[in-house]
Amino acid sequence: MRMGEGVEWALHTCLNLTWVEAGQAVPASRLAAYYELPAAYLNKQLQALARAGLVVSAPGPRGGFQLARPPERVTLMDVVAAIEGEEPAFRCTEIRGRGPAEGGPFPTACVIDRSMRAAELAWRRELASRTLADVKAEVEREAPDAPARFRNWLSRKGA
Amino acid sequence: MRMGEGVEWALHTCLNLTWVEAGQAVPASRLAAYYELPAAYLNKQLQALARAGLVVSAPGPRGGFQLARPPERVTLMDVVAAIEGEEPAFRCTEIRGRGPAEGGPFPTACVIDRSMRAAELAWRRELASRTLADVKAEVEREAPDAPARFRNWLSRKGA
DNA sequence: GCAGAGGTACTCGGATACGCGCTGTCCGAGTAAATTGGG
DNA sequence: CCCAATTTACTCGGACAGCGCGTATCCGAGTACCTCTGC
Repeated sequence: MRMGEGVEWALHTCLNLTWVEAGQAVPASRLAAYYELPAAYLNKQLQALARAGLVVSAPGPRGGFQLARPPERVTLMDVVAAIEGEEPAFRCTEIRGRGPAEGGPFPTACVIDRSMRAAELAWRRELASRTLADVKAEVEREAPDAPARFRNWLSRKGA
Repeated sequence: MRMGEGVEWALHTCLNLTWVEAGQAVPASRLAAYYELPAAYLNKQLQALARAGLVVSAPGPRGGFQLARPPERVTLMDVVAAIEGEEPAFRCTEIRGRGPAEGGPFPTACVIDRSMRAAELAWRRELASRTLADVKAEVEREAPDAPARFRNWLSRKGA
């Protein structure tokens, strides 16, 4: 079970977006350059975030992306779901009904499917309980100069 | 994020293996026929379970697979890990250190990585808390004839 | 000096190739059972 | 009738193709800004 690499990019990029002043948009190319990532591919991920309503995009000069909601209202689950999709990792194909021994429909849902869904629900709850604001606060506590470093790099490159 | 289809096969197959009498081995071809699965591919998954020490294999006539431990000692996490691998779904590539702005090593681990690992740990704990015996008991409570149906089909085919 | 039309440069957005891993299949090594021949 | 060597058939185990999704890239549509011209 492998999670797409774009998730890591999206999470770090969203974190960086929490540090730009409100109302200012940052182009995908600038966001990608900060981590030396392929700009076009990061743009693709940002499009997914835009479709999910997590960021808003603006075309043209001075355009780019910015968070659509305050960081307190964006959970890690939102970001992961936007990139990886909403469908669960484990997909029950009902093989129990495929054999020669089994006949009609079943009274209850597949027990294995229920167990796997329960585990995945725990994972989702954990991710949903953590917002971008939480991560932002923790990073600022461990590396207080991180926001200024990003903002300075942003304006330096833009000058 | 997609989980391999072999996980579902392995889980159902392990459940079926809890219903065969102790000491008896069942060939992969027989186990596959019960769900109309590709025999050779299920064999591949069973090999992974054997490498993980969950099942023991015996070659030759009257050979096959059987559980290596009592169902109480086999968790769903064991099966999933045997098929999908031990490495976590989210892999931190430390992109924070790749940019032009960041320089030396970091005092603490990546906050995003920690959050993702915490969520994945919750998922693992949930899966580890559920044993094959639990699933077996629940299935037998909801469909009491399931064990006999499998055992009968097994002996009928073998007759 | 000011307003407006035109040009320009920059952005997102979707359509298009490439590569790796999961899916699926095959054949060979090894073993236990069945068979056959002899004592 | 009993035993042992041989043959046989069946199993796992790893090596070999096919396909789909994630990865990576490019080019076009659209827009805001800047410039130039006329008033």
